[in-house]
Amino acid sequence: MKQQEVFKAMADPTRRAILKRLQGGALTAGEIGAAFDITPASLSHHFAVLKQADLVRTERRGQFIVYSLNSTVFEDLARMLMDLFPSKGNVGGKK
Amino acid sequence: MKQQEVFKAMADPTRRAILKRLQGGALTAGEIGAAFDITPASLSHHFAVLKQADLVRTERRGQFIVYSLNSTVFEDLARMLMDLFPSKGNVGGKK
DNA sequence: TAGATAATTAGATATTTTTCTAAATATTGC
DNA sequence: GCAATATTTAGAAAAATATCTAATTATCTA
Repeated sequence: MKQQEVFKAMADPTRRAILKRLQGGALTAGEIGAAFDITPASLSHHFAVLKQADLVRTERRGQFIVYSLNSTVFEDLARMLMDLFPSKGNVGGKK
Repeated sequence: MKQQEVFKAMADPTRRAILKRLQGGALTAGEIGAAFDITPASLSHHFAVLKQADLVRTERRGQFIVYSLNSTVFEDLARMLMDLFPSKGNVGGKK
């Protein structure tokens, strides 16, 4: 996992909202964008950041581009956080 | 949990390294800073961001200020991530 | 093939963040 | 109280990020 990319991607509220919208299933860029008061160009930038972090997957369907969550990266991130704080049986974190 | 503050705090590699150093137990600002090629002032700024996010706690001990992890926020964050991605029994996420 | 629609890329600007130096505050020990 | 040490705060400069408009690419349909 590209740790830096993932954390950077998660740091923006618009991007977190995008991810939230994708919880219900895949959506086109336009469908996602409809919920935000932002230009398609800016939205596209956010998509690029999310893709860079491998948090979303894309697939062209004709004219549209369909975005969907890549759950495995969320799982990795959650696991990483767990490793980051000390707890019973895990004082120094793992290598 | 102040979601935005926490994610923003985690987005910087220096701050993540600071948190990592605190895994082994509480340290003074100076002890932490020794590992980074950065001025005390910049470091202090990072501490402020981490404190803002409630990821660390501080306690003055004489001349020194001792920093320690606030594990509960890590747990909250991990939980939040878990909620963010869909899985069996959790399709829409919770309110 | 031309026009319409969906989305991205390019380039510019505004905002935010990181970092620095210098000055200020808090505490210790003489 | 004064000098030394630890840390923070203030203010400025540099770097990164988010956003916009305009132009481009890809696809569909008539």
